[in-house]
Amino acid sequence: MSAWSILTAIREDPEILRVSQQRRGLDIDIVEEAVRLDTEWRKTRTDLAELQRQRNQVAQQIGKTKDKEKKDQLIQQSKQLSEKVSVGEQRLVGLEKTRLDALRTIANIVHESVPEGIDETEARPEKYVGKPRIWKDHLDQFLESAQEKKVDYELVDEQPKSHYDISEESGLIDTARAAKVAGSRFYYLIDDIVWLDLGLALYALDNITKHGFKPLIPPNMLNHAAYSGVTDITAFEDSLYKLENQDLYLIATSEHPIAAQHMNEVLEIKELPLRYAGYSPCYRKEAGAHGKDTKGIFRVHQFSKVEMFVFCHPDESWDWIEKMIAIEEAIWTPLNIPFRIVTLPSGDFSRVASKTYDLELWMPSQGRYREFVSCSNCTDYQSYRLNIRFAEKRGHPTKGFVHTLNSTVIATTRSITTILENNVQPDGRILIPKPLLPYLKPIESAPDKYITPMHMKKK
RNA sequence: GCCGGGGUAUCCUAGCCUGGUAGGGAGCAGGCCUGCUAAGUCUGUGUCCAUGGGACUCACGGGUUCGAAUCCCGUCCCCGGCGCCA
Repeated sequence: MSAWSILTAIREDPEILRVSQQRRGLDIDIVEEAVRLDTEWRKTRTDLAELQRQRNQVAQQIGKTKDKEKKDQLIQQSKQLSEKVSVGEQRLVGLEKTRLDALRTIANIVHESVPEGIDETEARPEKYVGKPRIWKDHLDQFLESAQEKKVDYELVDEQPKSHYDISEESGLIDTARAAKVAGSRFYYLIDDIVWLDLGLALYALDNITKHGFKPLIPPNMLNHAAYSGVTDITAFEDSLYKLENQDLYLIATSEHPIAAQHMNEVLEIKELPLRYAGYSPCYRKEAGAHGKDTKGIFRVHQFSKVEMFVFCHPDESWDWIEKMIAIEEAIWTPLNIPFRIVTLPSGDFSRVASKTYDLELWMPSQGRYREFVSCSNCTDYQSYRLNIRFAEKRGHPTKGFVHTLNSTVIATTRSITTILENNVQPDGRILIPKPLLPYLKPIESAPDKYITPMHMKKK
């Protein structure tokens, strides 16, 4: 009996998978294919075992037989059986691969609480926090996106500046020179912004470790075997940087090395849940995002991020996703930037996840909330692929696959964009969110209350 | 990068030269024994397919062979030494 939910569904109730695939807008026929391949694989497996049994029996007799003639006869028999076995083995290997490919093509089962829909406009708003400043020309689109929810807001007449304009004018972020030496979507962070970047990371790490998450700086590269366990193969071409002539990929998020660290391990029930707070650079090609968020540092090839990750007992993952989004709320609310929490619709989140909440922060210049945090329950999807199981004790029969969850805490550069836009003062200085100040205080050259544009600084 | 040593089940370890059911110990679980505990003793202890059982598993992948933990080739990882290095 397999405890992997997708295999269980294949054998007991494939309809679950058809519905789930349909809700995501993915291929449904693959389910039929997987059922067929699984049945055929099991039959082949059983037939082969019988042949192997016969061969082993004969091979053992050969060892015991002294009589020359009798022995030769047995060897002949064994030869024939061996040939049959090897044919069967080849067939099984082929079948095993196609079966597994089919199974792994099926996306994680969409949770029942996930709303229907294929794009981000169909995300279900769950909660609004803070009072966004809305430019009068953005009001209509804002009210539409709020979907009936009553949200407190402040109407402004003047068009808000984009983070790009603010960073250009302040001289604290240089994307032009970065483009010269590396290309678009790179940046130099300068002076006060460097401290803000580090302050954000420290604030995130400090708070998250208070919730029992163990801080972790992971490898920034993973090999193919580990990477194909944590995510979908198709993500490779689109988003990952690969090192030349080496079996190594730059990580797109610390979620990946954190998840992969327990690959092929059996965890003991008493050590669950395992909670990690990862801090790492993230590298993303952003292929397919041409034309989107091209200016500034909202969408870049490289950024730092603090991430939380949980390995837990399967019975507890649905509690954990609620706890994690609550932690997000507790971390973001004090930063005093308006945000909302949404549940992503069935067709608009990663196939690895069963359900995803996004925390979206207000971007005054765009007149809408944008994704800053993604919080997912991946149930047993990653743990099956990475073979991470749990047992009463190590070495005892396993009871199934653990569940994994992950959530952004703070992605630093993107977070800087919303701080710039929401906190810029009439004189051009940027108010630093209060909770970050203690982390900057010990540093002599760090700003103490406002981030100051270069031209306003005393030399 | 070079030389040497290694990778056996939850852990430790034997077996490898000389191919023929992977042995022992520890831990853990259960049974027996015991007034109780300890000791003793027996059984179990990974994965998969089936429910009479069977197959697979000695880092990974090939090869030789009727038969490979064992012999041959390749790869990865770990340890020690040398070299290089922030």
